[in-house]
This record gives sequence, structure tokens and C-alpha cells, in this order.
Amino acid sequence: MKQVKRHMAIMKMLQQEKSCGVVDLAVALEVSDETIRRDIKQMAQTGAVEKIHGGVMLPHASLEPPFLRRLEQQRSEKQKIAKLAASLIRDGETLLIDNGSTSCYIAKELNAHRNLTVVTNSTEVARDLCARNNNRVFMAGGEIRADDSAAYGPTAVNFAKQFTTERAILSIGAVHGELGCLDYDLSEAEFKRAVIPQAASIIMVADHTKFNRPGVVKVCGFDVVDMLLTDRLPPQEIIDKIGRERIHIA
Amino acid sequence: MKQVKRHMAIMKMLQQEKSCGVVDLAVALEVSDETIRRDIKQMAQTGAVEKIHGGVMLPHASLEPPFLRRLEQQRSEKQKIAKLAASLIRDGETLLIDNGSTSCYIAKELNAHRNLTVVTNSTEVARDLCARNNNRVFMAGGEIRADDSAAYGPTAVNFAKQFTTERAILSIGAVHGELGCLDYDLSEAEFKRAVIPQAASIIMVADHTKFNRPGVVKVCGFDVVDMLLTDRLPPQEIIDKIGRERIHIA
DNA sequence: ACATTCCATGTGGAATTCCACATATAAATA
DNA sequence: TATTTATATGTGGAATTCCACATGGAATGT
Repeated sequence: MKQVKRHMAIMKMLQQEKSCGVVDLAVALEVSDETIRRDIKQMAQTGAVEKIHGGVMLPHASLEPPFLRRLEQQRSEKQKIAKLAASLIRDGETLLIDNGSTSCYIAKELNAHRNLTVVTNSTEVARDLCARNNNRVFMAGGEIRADDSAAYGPTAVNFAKQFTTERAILSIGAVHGELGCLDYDLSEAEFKRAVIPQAASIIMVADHTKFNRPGVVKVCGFDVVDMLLTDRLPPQEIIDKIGRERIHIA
Repeated sequence: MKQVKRHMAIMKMLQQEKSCGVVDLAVALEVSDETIRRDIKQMAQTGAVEKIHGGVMLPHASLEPPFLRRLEQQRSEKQKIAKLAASLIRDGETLLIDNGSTSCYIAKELNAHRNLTVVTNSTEVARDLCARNNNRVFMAGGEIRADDSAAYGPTAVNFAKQFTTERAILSIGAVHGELGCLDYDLSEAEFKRAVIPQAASIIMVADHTKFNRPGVVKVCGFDVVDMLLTDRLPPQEIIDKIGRERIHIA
């Protein structure tokens, strides 16, 4: 069984059992204890699970399983994209970062940057960045969604609209050759639409599984996208619409 | 050397070294390895430090050392007060919880409660409670202070003023027989003053070290306090002012 | 097709952690 | 004061984790 499959399997088992032993997992997935330990180590680094002596458990007081699962999907691709994003950002910039699994990785990759000014609706991003390197963090208020512990709705939108930033980094749910940038959730889409005019440069981040997926809510066309950060070259029609020079492969 | 002293010593050493080995600590503090491990275990439960194989380190992306230190001071007292607070709260209540070390413990103790509606300016409290048991959490936005990752200022105040709750649970910095309830920070005091009229019942939480301390900013008199939760009986003049029946000892 | 490189996995020994029990010290009670 | 109770600390053995190295297989390049 492949590594990625195992990680998903471990996540699934954790939702039923809330904690699993290393030996049990090794037997169930037919690999050595040590391999399970290495799996666990990687997953713990991203915060998807928490290590305990002799096994794993879901993180103590943290995000809901659906979000944790999204965090694990295409993890290595998202981490590569995050590294690329971090390399584009210089110390002292002003950023708007919305909520999304890739955004969480970006926040972690920005751990060496200094004097950033960050506007976000994600408690994850806020907590990661505010305690570091003289950054300033402005967090949008509102009702915190249990799913991903981020704020949406008019309060969050109005808060974010106060700011003008050099860049906005947006995790997009789907990129479609005909329809442009789409999302699955209305609140998320509305938040993105509201902040797009506030940033001088729009950076979309999306791993390759987002290409030509069936999205639900339109966020924007390709014309507003200044950069698309991804892990593979998208289908030709998307390249034509965005322009090859604006697409950066991690 | 006493347990509490050791914990503080470990915190201090961590700020210089960022990670310490169990054996090194055991030698330095002249106790057995196992004792250090037990210390570490307790401290890790509160989130003050993070366990690693063979030692401890500061939590990956978390609060600043000053707040972590406050979290460790009078830990067992604060935990007792938190348990008492949790026992007073019933499922389904609406609460306002401000930021403070005791508040963080209260949020953790509320892990079994269901259907709570919580208004807070603390990302710690918000994250702890939003992912649990069908709670609804409303987080105040604004600039996030690096020290304790909570929001203060007019944005946070105006947000909180929208709500009316059954109880407000406030961590108070100092309780003075003459002056009433005081705080050390103007922003914190202003936030508390703003939310006091919004709650039907005001619960102050303060461990015994807060009694007759020299506070800086006045928050309110004793007349608005419906309950004082603490770990020891305060000096007589405070008892007279608040009324014995309103003081609850954990 | 072959060689090379890279990454995932398995293995054994050393270090570390956990657990149960014994002992010592402090706090509470009669 | 003496007795009890609770809490903190030390000890030894079993289980667990880490680390370095060896092996196998997949991807890449020539």
C-alpha cells in the first residue's frame, strides 16, 4: 500500500477510534512498525494528527475531521506550492491571506519572514503568524465556522475591506477553463470577491486536482489573476486564458 | 527544589535554549529523569511546552513567553477555578469570555459542554471551543496582539457590543479593597468595561495573588460583580465590599 | 535497455519513555 | 502530638522510539 493511501487510512481509522496504536496500525496496514512511525511523524508535522506514546490521536482541540482530511490531501504538492509562495514574498510586505488548506501551509512556510503585515479571516493563519518575527496580524471577526475555524459573513467582509494590501493570496476551490475561478462555498466565494479589489496583486494557489473540477460558485474571471501557483501545468485552455507567463509551477 | 520552582526554571531555560534534554534538566535541577518527565507531562497538558523525544521545546507556533509564563503561574489554582466555573455553566448557555490565562483554562474545562454560544476576543478560546460539541463561537476581529493572540481596540469592542449574553466571564488583573477591579493594560480594561453592560451576570475570576495588588487601570467597582471565583478567601475588606455570598472558593 | 539516483521500507541496537510499586515528604485530621 | 491521608519522588523492568545502515523498487537520464 502506498504512503498516501496509508495516511488517508490512518485518518479514517482515527475518526472511528479517536486514537490508534502503532502496532495495531502496522498489522492492519501490513507494514512494519517503523514505517507507521514515519507516517505518523510526517502527519504530525503538518498538525493533522498528534503523536502519543505508542500511537496517534486526533489533535487535542483543533479542527474538524473534514478540514484535517483536506489538509492531508495532496499534502506534498501543497507544501511545494507553499514554499514557492513564500519565496515570492519579501520581508515587510503587506498580505491578505484567506482560509484554505494551502493557506495554512503558506503561513507555516512564512516562519522565517519578518515584519509582515497580514490580514486574514483564518484563526490558524493568525495564530501561526502573530507570534513571530515582529509581524502584525489583523484578523477578521465574525462567527467562527467549526469546520475550518475561520470567519465569514458580512462582518468579516467589511473588516477586510478596510485594508489595502500589496498581495492577496487566495486558495481557490476549482479552476475551470470556461468559467474561471470557482469555489464550493458561497461565504468563501463572497469573501474572496470582496477582497480582490483591495489587493494590488492577486495570487491564486491551487494544486492540479483543482483544474476543471466542477465548482459551484463563481469567484472571478481569469483577468484579475496576476499569478497562479500550482504544482503541474494546467490544461491548455487554462494556460491560454491566464497566460503562460503568469503560471508558476512549484 | 519544589515542583513549581522547577516548572518556572524549565520555562526560563527554554527561553534561552529553545529546547532542553531531559537528562540535562535532571542534572541541572538535581532530580531524577523521571521527575523531569512528570514535570514535562503536566506542563505539556496545559500547552505551555511541547514534548519531544528526549526533552522539551517551546510550542511550535504559539504564544509568546510572557503569556506562557503567566499560564504557568498558579497553574493548579487556575485550573481549580476553571473547574468551578465550568460547573456553574450549563449546556446551551450564552457566554462572553475575555482573554486571560484563567480564561484559557476555562475554555479547556468546557470541553464536555454542548450548544454553548460564546463571544470572545481570544483566538485561544475561539479555537478551543468552536470545534466542539455544536458550540457557536463569535470572535471579535481587530489587530491580534502577539503577546496573547487576542484582539483589542475599538473594532473588537464594537463587535462585542453587538451581543447580549447571560454571563460574562472576565479574568481580572487585580482586585483592590478600595478601588475595585483593576487591570494592567488599558486595552484590556476598555474591552472589559465595554462588555460588562452586555451581560446579565458578571463573573470575575481571579486567583488569590490578585488580591490587593497594585493595578493600573480601573475596570469597575464591586457593585457590578455578581460572582467572584477564586481559590482562597480574600482579605476582609474585599469580602465586605463584594459580599460573602457572592464569593465562591474553588 | 542500462545505469544512476532517489525515495520508501525493513532491521537491529541504543536511548528513551512509560508503568507499577516502594519510599519519602508534606498536609490534614483526630 | 500522633495518625492518617495525600502528594511528590525514586527505582527497575518492559515497551516504545529513535537512529544508522541495508535493501528494494520506482523514476530519471543516457
